[in-house]
Amino acid sequence: MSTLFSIGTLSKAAGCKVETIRYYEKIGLMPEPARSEGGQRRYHRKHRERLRFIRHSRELGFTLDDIRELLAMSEQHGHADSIARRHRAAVQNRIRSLTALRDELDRMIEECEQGHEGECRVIEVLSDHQECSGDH
Amino acid sequence: MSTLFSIGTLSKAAGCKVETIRYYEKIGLMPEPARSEGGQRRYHRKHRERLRFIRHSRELGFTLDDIRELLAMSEQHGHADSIARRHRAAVQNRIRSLTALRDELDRMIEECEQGHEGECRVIEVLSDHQECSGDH
DNA sequence: GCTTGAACCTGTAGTCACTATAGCTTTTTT
DNA sequence: AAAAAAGCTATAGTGACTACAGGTTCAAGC
Repeated sequence: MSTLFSIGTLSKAAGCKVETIRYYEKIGLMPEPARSEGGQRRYHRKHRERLRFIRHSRELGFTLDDIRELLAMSEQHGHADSIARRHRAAVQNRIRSLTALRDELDRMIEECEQGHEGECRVIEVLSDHQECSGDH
Repeated sequence: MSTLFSIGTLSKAAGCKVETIRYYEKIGLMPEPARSEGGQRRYHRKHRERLRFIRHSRELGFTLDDIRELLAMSEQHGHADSIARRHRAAVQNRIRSLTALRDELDRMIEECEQGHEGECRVIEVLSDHQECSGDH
């Protein structure tokens, strides 16, 4: 009848380490669960859902403070999509500059293949990059 | 005639904090510069280039250890193109996962908009995701 | 030439989001 | 019942900075 499970089981269900769960509890992101006779943590479905939400959000790059805010908003039906939008913009910027860098590297590699005697000047090219595309 | 400049000038030229430069020096990522009579750091162009390279690479998500390796290998002549190639592969990977992330955020935002009565489902989307698409 | 005040110095401590370790107790399995 | 696995707390360490305290040096204005 009991649907309770241990911290190890929860950690597997959410794909994170046991220590991380205890850490989330310590900083108040996860609620304090029930305890067994001997003092071990006992969780149920709600904990698992919450933890999965936290972990997935972390994977998407939200900070713990973002997540705290998201969780708070979800409790009062505010609109949480502004955070997602903000995050999306940051991701897009990063993609843009990585793409520029990749193209730059392609150019370098090609130059190397043409047998330019000597080195490719990785540092110069990469440090110049900021000046020519400069969107930081 | 002197092309030397202070740590504050360097920090502005590279877009980072003064403390960060001293930190890089401490961990051996930036070389110890010359000093003024009174003991203040005096840099020149080469330092600026190197620091810009480091900062730009950091912005793109490379670790200081990655950067250390890149810098070290770029100093041994001849191997530069293999570094570039390896680096390119890493950049491509990062682009791939960021693109996936962006698409997912788009999906989230869109689903948010569909719940037009101010009802945002970001939270549901985030906690459900792992179960339905689960590729982490 | 003197006096401000901004910029610099060293060293240490704090931040975020964990992760690892030590030394113990509880639970599960054999 | 014994052994192994998993749990407990508390503390320290990680990476990549960032902030602070308390002092020194430098450039500019008078």
